Amino acid sequence: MTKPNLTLKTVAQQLGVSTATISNAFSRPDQLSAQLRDKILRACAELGYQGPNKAAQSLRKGSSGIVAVVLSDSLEYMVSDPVASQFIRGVAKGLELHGQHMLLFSGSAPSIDAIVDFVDGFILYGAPRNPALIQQLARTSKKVLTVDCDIPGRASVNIDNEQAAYQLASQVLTPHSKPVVLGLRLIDAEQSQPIGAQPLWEQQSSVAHRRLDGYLRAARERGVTLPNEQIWHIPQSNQQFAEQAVLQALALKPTVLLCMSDIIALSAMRLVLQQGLKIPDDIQVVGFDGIDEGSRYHPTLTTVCQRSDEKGLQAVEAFIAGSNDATLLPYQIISGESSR
Amino acid sequence: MTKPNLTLKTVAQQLGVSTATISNAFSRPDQLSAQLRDKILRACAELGYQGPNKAAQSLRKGSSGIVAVVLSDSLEYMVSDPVASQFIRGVAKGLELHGQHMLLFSGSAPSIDAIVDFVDGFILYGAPRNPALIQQLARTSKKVLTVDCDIPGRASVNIDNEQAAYQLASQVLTPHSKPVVLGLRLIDAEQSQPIGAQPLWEQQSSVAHRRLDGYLRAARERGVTLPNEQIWHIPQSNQQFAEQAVLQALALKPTVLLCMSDIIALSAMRLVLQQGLKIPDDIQVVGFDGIDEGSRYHPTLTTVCQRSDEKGLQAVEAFIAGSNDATLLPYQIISGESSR
DNA sequence: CTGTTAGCGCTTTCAT
DNA sequence: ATGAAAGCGCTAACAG
Repeated sequence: MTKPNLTLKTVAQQLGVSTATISNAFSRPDQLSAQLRDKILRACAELGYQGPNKAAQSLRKGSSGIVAVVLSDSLEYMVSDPVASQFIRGVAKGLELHGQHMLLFSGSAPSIDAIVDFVDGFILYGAPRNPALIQQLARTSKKVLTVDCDIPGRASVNIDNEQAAYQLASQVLTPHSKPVVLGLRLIDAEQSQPIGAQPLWEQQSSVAHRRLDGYLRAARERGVTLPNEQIWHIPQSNQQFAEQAVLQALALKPTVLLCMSDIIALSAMRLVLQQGLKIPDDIQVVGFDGIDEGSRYHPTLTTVCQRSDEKGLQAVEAFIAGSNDATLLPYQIISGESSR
Repeated sequence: MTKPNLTLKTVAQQLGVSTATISNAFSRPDQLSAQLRDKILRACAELGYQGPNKAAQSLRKGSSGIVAVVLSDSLEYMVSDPVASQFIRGVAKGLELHGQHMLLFSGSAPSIDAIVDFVDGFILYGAPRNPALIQQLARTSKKVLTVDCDIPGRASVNIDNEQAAYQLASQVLTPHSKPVVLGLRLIDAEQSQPIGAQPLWEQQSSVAHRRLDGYLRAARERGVTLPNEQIWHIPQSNQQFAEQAVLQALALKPTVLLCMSDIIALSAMRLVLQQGLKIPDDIQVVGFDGIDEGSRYHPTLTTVCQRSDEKGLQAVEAFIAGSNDATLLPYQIISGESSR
């Protein structure tokens, strides 16, 4: 059914022109008359020739027009987070604008070797589950840009997570506060739990640790202690794991919940209200990300708002431009009813 | 910093052997002595040569060892669904077993052209958001296998969705039932709403339509009417959209909720109980998928259980084997407390 | 505007 | 066990 071996060469023979002409018809319209081009394209469509083989093209040109987006995990850690899919949409849109294509790559894959020769570069979104990928991305000769994650010497697009977290925490902490941090992927554990004495996971690269730094700085400044027993690790930003953590944390009778995502914050608020506690009088809750649902909830959520789609777009621009520096994006503190 | 132009040829020159020997050292260990191979590999590592360029390798061999998994959408429709990420994990595991690599591709991409020449084939998971991809996959000469979706003439791995839905519905419907279907992506709309007179979206390929067929057959057999006004479209399997639909649907005072995913069913149960209604006495609820949370909820959820990771594994096996037929996987009806 | 030709980096006979 | 050479399908000089 499918015609075998349809190549530039065979097609050129069948049409009685040279291979260069066919190639030009597809890739360099200005090199031949519009009518000839039209004729050739039409003939190719009829023959079932879909255009130059991309692998050969890439080998010859040294670039493929494909950019890999490396996800934290295949999908797992994105679950329930509108933030990730918005970011991806921003990236897709940006790449389309530049005639480039997107390829999703799992952060739990064993190595980038399988695809590195097929892509023009990588956009790393969040700390990949397999830390070895960070090493590989650090030393590849391809372009690399990181978002919500850091690789020394590589370009990045980020908000100032430490500063944003610091500001937010400063706003809600007083010397008499008893804060609890509901953090995202702080240690290597499958269940929600206080980080206790466990070593922080991938301290270098994760955005979660920058946020934690911010909380801690604010706490210090306000004269509030924030020991590891009051810092929870939540493996995924979803309701189930969030509720697990909140339930445990409430036993400590905290007065402030510093949540590293809005999803976590909303789950927390639901549970807190259900327990008959008042927000913000008994407990203040702040989130991170600025998803729509937060502004619709009652009480409205105090949070850091960052435009994820915009971030995706900016990431692409910086990537295409071959930028090598750290782009800092603006963010906005949204003061809602969930804090005083 | 990165050594320029490190190719098989240059490396061969530096080591004073022929290109074939280097190639063999990497790809055909049996063609040379273990010690020479070791020496070469070590030398390459030192030079920083990472192995044969995959694009050139692929061009020459005609296969790349990469299999594309086409997702419904980048991530959006997977949000909040443990089912998808389990499936992907199954696929990743299966491919790893066969020394193959996985590439995620967005179902909302404009075309498969960008990657078709780089991969050995496609595993389509669910109806892609861009229906044009189905046409393209139908006529590509590469291997294609579909899961939870159908392309005539292509291999597939599925459970019998129609039959499963039929059995489940038969179990809960009586002549006096007033059922409501909470369906997934039945029409082309961004909000949860009854499908009314709107044309069904991509009727051919979607697994949601097979399930609907099953519900309808059961209804007919039980002498129950199930008009379009009682059939809801939910754009994504997440809590927010599910609650939207449930809230609207409850106005109809249904006695049975036929939910096309467990996520939807659990959201429905939460809301129903919150309204003071009794499950299953006032309303019976059934789901689809068999996620763990359903069996932990109170009341436990009646649903169709399918092993998504197993499905991923089977999909890979069928794909690798080059199967051309429809593999039907077993499923299990789980009778929980949410139905009588 | 069109044709010829030399590779892009690699694998694979076929000799040696 | 190793080397020489012919392409895989394509693009970019360059010549016409």
